[in-house]
Amino acid sequence: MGLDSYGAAKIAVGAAVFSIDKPYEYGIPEHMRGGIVPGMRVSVPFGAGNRQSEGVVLALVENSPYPKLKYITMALDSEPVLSGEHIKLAIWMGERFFCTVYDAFRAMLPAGMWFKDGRRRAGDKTVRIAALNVPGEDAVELADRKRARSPAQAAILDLLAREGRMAVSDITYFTGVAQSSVKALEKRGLIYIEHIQAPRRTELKPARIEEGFALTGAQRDVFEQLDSLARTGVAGAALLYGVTGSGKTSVYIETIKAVVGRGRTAIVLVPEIALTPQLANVFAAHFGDSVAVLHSALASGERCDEWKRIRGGGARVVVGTRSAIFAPVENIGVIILDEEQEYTYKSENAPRYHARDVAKYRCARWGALLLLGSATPSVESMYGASAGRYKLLRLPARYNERAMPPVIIADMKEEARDGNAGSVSRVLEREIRDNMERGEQSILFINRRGAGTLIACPECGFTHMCARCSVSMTYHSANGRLMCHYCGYSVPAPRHCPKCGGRLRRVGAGTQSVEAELRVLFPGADIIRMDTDAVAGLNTHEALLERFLKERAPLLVGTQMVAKGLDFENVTLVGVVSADMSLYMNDYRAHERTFALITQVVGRSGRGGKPGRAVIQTFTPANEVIRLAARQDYDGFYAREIKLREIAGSPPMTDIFAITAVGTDEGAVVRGCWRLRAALEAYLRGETDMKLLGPAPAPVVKINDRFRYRLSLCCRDTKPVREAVAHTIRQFTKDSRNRGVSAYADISPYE
DNA sequence: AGCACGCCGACT
DNA sequence: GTCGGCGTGCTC
Repeated sequence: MGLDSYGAAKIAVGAAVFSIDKPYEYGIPEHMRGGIVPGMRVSVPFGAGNRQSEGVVLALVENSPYPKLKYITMALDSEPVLSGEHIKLAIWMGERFFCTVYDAFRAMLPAGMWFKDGRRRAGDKTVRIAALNVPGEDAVELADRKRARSPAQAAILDLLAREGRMAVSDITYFTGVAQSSVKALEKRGLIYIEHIQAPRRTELKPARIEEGFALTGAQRDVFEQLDSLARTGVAGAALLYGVTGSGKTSVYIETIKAVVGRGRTAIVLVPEIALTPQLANVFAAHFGDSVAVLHSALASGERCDEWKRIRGGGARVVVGTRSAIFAPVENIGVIILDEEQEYTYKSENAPRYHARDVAKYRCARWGALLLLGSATPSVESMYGASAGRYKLLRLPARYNERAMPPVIIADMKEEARDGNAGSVSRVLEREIRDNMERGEQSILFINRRGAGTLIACPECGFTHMCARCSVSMTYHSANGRLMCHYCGYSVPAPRHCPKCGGRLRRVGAGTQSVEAELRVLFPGADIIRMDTDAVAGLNTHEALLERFLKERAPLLVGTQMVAKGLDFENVTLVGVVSADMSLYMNDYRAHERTFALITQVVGRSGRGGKPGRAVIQTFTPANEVIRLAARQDYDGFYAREIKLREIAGSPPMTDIFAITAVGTDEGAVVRGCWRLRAALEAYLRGETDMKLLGPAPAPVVKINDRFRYRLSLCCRDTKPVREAVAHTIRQFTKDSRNRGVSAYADISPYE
């Protein structure tokens, strides 16, 4: 039976929202018969207005019993872009993660392959560069005349007169004007904008494979166990707990080599490519052209090319960030999640999936091995191992047999009592000084959740809040503005308090204030600061690290960025400036996050031949989590933490569904949230093993003028519960009393 | 969500 | 008379 005998198709329609999502049937026009197959994208009319919407063909049917069939307008692909596996996976994701099937498809293809308004999007990332169309002096003069009427345009003209050419994104960053003002100037012919190709990311530089690359005994033992799991051809899962420096990467490589040698493929996920450039290079060294790299920093055209190469069978090993879990490889033999505890594996917007769950699905499909690797496994995964769901493998020793560095806990309360109001304790200062004298390098880690130097009034306590979001705005020294990290709103940083007129000061142990303090303590020393603020333009993450490595600057100060993957043999001291920041959050993951962070940072010290040490500063030196982290005692930490979780009944003893109501009218949102609660209660009556909490304000209650309140449903993630949640949300959308309020659900969110 | 349909009050 | 406000219901 040929394809021509299929007269209709089931389609996941993009315009259909969650509450009405289902396969819609469309007729296939005569001339398209045979040319429409599952996995292709099509354009279809949808709804009363027949507005065109994109859709994905799920299946073909001979003819539809539906009396009011509409017809596919056109095919958007000449061959399927999604496989049968992807289609099944998308349907599964819809049921599992409370998203539409189309939402799931959207996450599967690289952004550059999608269409907008029926037209093809620019295949490549371009940068818009603006430049004056008139001489600089004329522009300045024009700016002066314009100042009163259109200050935004005047600011742009001033800036361009001073700087010459500038990227439009930089103009809006430095002046705070909207893009529309730049456009307006272009319309008047005062400036011109050219689109240039975004600078391509650095090519992979295959690292040199060490002579006589061979696994140690412990590594070989772990590899053999993994390989025997991989060889069964039945889906299996393992948790590889290996301390920093124990050589997990070598085990990954050996395992992948064996899998590829049997004609199968591998996916390796990393939390963030920018923080692990070495890893991709190491893989390139071992697998050459058969490695493909997929991550968001690639120009979209490049990402499409890479994706197509994978689909064509040109790559057998895919390394990438979260969405690389959807890589179009077949016959998968192993999927590896490196640093499996990282929150970046969970998507924060629809589809709200966790890469680990998708990995499990794909491993089941191909009979592949799922390998979770970590130096500080999530409590959830370790619990899974203790329950026998993962085979637990350990790599205890650092391969150079070096002991973990000794750790000094500095009591900041005592420092304060003794009159040291700064953020560097005397013991840390002394250790840094020792290191400088010996010509060894030090790294200071600033545990700053989110990224934020605030501006506050020391007199009345005023802090500047975003006008649209319920968060304080953060100070950016590069442009002298306060910016909101949630919506992008920015204002020039005021110098005086609008409430009492007092002089505003920067607060929070931000990298900048610590850096300033260090400059006073160590005048003349070369101090490199690395945070989102410092990493810009030519100062890339890599460039700063390169400088630290080559020029042997004595001190590197930074945020999360400095905690990951760095391997410098001359670093013999690391300091955690404030271990407390993330510890006392109202969040069941606060302890494990803090433990992982401190452990990671401490592991940075003494990776070469010289012995290292670490200093952890805290206001609560007796805190058990900090003491365990200082001893690098993961097992002790886990044993304690799992007991606390048992008592509290929090994950992994249960799962948590967050059901959030969102809208601009706060009262309506709260009322809607109560209605969600009532509906859930009614639906789940009789369910004994559950707890329903809320409505409570979401961690950030207002974002972009939209309020969010949420319920937490604590119970096992089972099919009937998921159906109850999905049904509740669908009913909620259909209830006219909830107009203006929308609802969504998220399983095990990280916030 | 987004659109049409339909039923009421204000205006040329 | 009819233009347009929004409440209601449906989307192959």
